[in-house]
Amino acid sequence: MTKNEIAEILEEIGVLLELKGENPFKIRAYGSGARVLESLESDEFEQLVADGKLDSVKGIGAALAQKIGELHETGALGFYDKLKASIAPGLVEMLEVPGLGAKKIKAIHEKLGIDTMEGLAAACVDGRVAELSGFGAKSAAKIAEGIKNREAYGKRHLWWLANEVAQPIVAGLRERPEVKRAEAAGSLRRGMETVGDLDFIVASDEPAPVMTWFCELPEVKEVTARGETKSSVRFESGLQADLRIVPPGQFVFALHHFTGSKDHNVAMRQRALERGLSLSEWGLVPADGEGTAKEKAERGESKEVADEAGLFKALDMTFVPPALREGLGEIEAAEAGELPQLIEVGDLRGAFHNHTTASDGRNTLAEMVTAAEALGWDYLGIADHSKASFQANGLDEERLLKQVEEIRALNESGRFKTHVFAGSEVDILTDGRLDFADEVMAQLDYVVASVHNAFAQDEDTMTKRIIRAVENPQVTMLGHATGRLLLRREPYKVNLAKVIDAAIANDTIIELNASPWRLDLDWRLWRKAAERGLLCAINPDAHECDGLQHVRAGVSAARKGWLQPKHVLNTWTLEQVKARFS
DNA sequence: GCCGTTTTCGGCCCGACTGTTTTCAGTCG
Repeated sequence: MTKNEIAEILEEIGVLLELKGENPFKIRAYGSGARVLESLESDEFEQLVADGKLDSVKGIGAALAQKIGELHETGALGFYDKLKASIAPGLVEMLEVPGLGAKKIKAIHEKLGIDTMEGLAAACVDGRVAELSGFGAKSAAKIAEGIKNREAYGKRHLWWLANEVAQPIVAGLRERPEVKRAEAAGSLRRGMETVGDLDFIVASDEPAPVMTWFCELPEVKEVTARGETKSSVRFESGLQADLRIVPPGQFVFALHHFTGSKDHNVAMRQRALERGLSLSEWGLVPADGEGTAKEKAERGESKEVADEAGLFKALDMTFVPPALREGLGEIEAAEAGELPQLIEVGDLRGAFHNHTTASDGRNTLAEMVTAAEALGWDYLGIADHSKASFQANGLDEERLLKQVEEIRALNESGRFKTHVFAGSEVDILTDGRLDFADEVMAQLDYVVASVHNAFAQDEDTMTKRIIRAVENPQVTMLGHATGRLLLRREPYKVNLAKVIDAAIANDTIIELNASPWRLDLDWRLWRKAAERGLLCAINPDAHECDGLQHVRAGVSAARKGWLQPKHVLNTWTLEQVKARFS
């Protein structure tokens, strides 16, 4: 069993233990164990298992190491099977209903004997739920509504689309006279590829009108909670948004707290406690003394900080960019002053892997170059599909070579400041051969090799297929390494550790496909791969002019992968890229 | 279940809001 499959099971065990009413810290241990596992590279993981040293990894102790080992070796775990058999799947499903947690589900199950969603819906209607102690008519109605909408409510949302909703709201908040500062926090601010909901943090001494403005936004479908300092609303799309309004002096602490991640916050609080301080959204206050953190903050006992850099400094750390706050070593690096200077959108001088109307793009070559020039880019790579992608109107040799001529002529015409590289997104055929002969590809500036069919191949076949392409000297870079479509399609089965090894050995680039639906190769793999010498290209995979903007999503993911400008081909100068491609 | 150089036991981050309660448990982040 692979490490990611094992991580999923650990995650599930955590959920099942929750429904059993287990110790919350034990539950957390399974969840964080799963995340630690996901962050390990496959070969590193294999080595640790082989050496019996899994428990040397922080967050994995003897018990988890034993269970992981068993799953890895046998593909099964008695403890997990028994646990799973003891809990009806309907109870697990109920956790998706807003307002229902483990304790309430347990009560519903034990007192009413209900273990399916249908049974629960019926009991909400006929009044049985409302009669339970701790429940009432309102809870029953809320649960019934939640069941009806659980598909829309439960799902996550693409970072890109959530950001498009969030930014106008931040701008609107900042325009209000009562608002001193406003930011979107949460996983959106950390740049996670998908987000569950939006979190807005506002500094104001006069919260009431701001709260009213927010709850009455035209796109709000439902106000699910409304208090003096916090409200929650739900939009038509099912996306939920929280607004928290705090006094200006507490803004930085609230922003940090609600940016998370949970793992990062836990580590930060522990760090504060080691210094005799208590960190919360209210402030950084002495751990001892009378009252709650909130009361201490209100008495003015909190350290004062102007911005998040000041907060980190108070804990003897350098500023940790939100992208890195995942509890994956950023605390230690910030303490040692060893955080990387992360890549920024402004570092990009161009991008590769873009399409035109010659294959399945919506804009012509000239229109795409115009758009690139408007972005101030020094170069733009065109890589239309090859003939095997007939569904995408892929180019055959004749059309390809004609396009190359067209590009060369455009460069010579001096019409654009932006230089155009002539490339192709060449299909990797099912056996790893490429869709064009070497002598055809040799006439191009560069080649992106991508898999577009036979996704169902077994891992070994797919891995060999991709490695064969990566080893081809004509291949400049590997396109969307796993073929995943976020929230829509699972990645195909491939041993990425072996692919990364082959790419490093053959000096082949792997792209970070910046399409918000792909973000592939995943950010979790980049840190170690780049440290080992893998070069990245942030490729928008644009199918229209606006698509070039997707590099922003790519940079956001690259930052989460600790990438610096030097790790990314598109930060190179035109001359450097030309030299690389020659 | 994890962790640790004041600890191998006893901690483990902290607060807002809701709905059901008459002081708080559950949920959520």
